[in-house]
Amino acid sequence: MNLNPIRFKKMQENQIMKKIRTRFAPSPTGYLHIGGARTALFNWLFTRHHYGEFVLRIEDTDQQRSTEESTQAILDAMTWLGLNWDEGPFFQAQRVDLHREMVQKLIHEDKAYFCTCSPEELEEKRKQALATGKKPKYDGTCREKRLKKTPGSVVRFRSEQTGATIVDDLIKGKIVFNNEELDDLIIERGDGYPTYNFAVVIDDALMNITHVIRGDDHVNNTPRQILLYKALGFDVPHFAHVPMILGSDKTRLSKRHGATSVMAYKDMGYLPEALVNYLVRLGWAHGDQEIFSPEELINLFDLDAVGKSPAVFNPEKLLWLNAHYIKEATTDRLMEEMKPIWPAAFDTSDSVFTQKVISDLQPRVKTLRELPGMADFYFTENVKYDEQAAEKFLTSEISEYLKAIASGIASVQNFSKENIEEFLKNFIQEQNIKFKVIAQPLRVALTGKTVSPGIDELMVTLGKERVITKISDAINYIESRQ
RNA sequence: GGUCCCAUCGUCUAGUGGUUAGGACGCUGGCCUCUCACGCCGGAAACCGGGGUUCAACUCCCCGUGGGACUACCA
Repeated sequence: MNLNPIRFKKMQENQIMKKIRTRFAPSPTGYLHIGGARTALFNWLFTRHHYGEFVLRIEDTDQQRSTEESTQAILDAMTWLGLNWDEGPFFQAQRVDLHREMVQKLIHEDKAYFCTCSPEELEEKRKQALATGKKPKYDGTCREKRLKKTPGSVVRFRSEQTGATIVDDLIKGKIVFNNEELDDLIIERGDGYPTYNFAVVIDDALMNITHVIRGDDHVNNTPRQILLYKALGFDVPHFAHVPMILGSDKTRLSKRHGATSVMAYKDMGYLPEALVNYLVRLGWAHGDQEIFSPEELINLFDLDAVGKSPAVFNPEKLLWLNAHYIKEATTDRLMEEMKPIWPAAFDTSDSVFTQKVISDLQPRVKTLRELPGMADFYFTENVKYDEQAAEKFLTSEISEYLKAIASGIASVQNFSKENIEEFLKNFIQEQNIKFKVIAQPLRVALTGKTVSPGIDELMVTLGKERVITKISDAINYIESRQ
């Protein structure tokens, strides 16, 4: 990769100053979705751009909802997208001793306390507060009770109630929160597990994360987290909150807007570079440029160019990008990608032939999944004619031409595009007809359809034997219909 | 309800205190042509509203309006 001067400077800076460290911290409660993928991508690009270190941490403290399958699915999706990590995956659940230690520290310093309010009570109070138009925040019932630990009791953080906490966000700018808005959040649950807001702080601090890049939905958590950093005596990292990705109805992207799983796009025949390119342009731009290679992205990406407003997910543009990358891809690459997609009925063992099929169809498909449907005639002995197409083009008048072509083409030496063109040119001259007269009939004879790659391309790919057989089949078909 | 965030074509976005407000997807007219796709050329399409500040605001400020997020012993 060639280094531009700006990046060289950044590399030097990073060696002198504190090394940039970022993390992606998904919770394994499902597949990796589009929004998470973009967050991961931004983290990854930022880190690579700055020669930092990218940590993967699985936030599995919710024992009820976390699964190993989800963890694996997330890892697979990251790998598919090419987002490699330098450390991890770490599992938050395996670090609870650390978290509990920190809880003890806070209790010991009287910065946290035990609370015995039941979830039901709290829920009731919340409802009432909401009904009377008040803030539904914890009312501090147990704050000054100096309770001892009892079964099922939780630990709450004694949050600052005066003053303000400022989040100096790298994307959104300064955000001021009055501390009176914040309540005493639970840091350790009744089951002894830390809550998210506590565990992230501990882990990010202990893992020396310098830049927390995450979804917009966390901005309101940030002031409480900053207070926790301070209470624990940790350095507060930089925060960057990337705007949400919305569905077409401008609400948070979810299943009802269509596929949201990264791997679902793989299954639908998308190339990872298309998804990456699409995702990076949601909230980030570099002038008018639309197409970026990963190397370019690493060179160009930085947080200061990330926009503040949420973006609507547009499947059409993703599809366009996918078509672009399919067109650009080498046939070797596509051969690999197509392996799990080809129907069993297609004999794709002749790789030279299959490769030609792919290159014929490459500019005509938007997803890999569309390919088999367009390729059936290449792999099928007996062409199945589209009824209307046959009706219109496989007529008895055309039959004589087809016969002449079949016999004439047999003598074409070196069945190349040029020679086929030459033959067809001579043929229409001899017959004194326009190419149009025989083009569609030939196409239907060879493919069964009215839409296909060019006649010459088709013939080259199919090879002389198949071409003659298919034309003969068409002649027989015409005669059998009379 | 409260807190916080956001606001340029339908969508993703570029952009500057003075521009014919640019590009891309999609839509659309045409060219190419054996069909389709690709490609190429063209078109329609936007600065949320109201106040300021200023010689001048789409751009800066305020207020509305609209949208979104959060408001859990989820993350």
